[in-house]
Amino acid sequence: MSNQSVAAVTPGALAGCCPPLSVQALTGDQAATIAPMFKALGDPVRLRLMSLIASTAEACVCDLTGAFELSGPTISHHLKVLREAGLVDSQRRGTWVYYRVRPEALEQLGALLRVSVGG
Amino acid sequence: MSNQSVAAVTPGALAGCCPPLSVQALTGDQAATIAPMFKALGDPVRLRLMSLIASTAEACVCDLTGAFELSGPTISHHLKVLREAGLVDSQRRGTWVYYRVRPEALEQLGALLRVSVGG
DNA sequence: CGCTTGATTCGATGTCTTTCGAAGCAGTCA
DNA sequence: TGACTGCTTCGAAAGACATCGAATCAAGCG
Repeated sequence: MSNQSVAAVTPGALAGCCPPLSVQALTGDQAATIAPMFKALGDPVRLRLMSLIASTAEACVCDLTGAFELSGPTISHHLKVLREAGLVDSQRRGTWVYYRVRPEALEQLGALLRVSVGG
Repeated sequence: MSNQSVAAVTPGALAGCCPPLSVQALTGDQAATIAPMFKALGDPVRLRLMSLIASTAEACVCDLTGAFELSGPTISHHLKVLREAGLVDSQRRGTWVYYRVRPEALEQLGALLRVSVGG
């Protein structure tokens, strides 16, 4: 429940990691680091969770669970995947746990997909 | 081997699909349409394949296979996943098959991840 | 302290994925 | 035509994943 758990991607690990795919190919290590982030977004439930969190400043798990016809444990599992991929942070405040996106992670992935002007 | 196989995402299916995640949450249908594209990028081998294809105008399967310590069938499988996700196109010319990225697909995903200026 | 509510972890189950070798298809060339 | 090369498809095996109910942890409240 800490801001980043042991297995999580550390905040600075990807800072300015890679130029866009269209500019330079990734090394095996870079691909191995980044792929889990895309993988985390590669499930419809998680992608929608991500969009729900991103479109509000902050989202309570109780609200997120209500948006799906899935059990609490399943939602919790998906949130854990997003957390360990470094895409979101969680914070407990009293009874509830709130999730918010890590904009730098999103930006990182977005930059990677940017198509260079030169083609 | 056609430009887009039967199961592939059609070119226009995502055109101007969705505002950035930070602006508006996805519907279940939208998430179900887009998630497979992220999923395709969520494997280290495929992400690296994608970067190899994207960083050159066009890549021959023979070159791609040589860049990994994996069997031909395995590379072919991963390329098929990328193709059916709508991320690349393939074209046979004589003996060889060439792959190239579909920039509009990359742009689509990149736009989705763009963080809005307002936060 | 015991009870209640919110959230995570645990353990099990069925399904999907990754990977390979073998086989098949598509061209080229003699 | 037949042989060769490049690539894909097929079928199988091992591993990973999504999902659930039950159990557990965390915080508030009587």
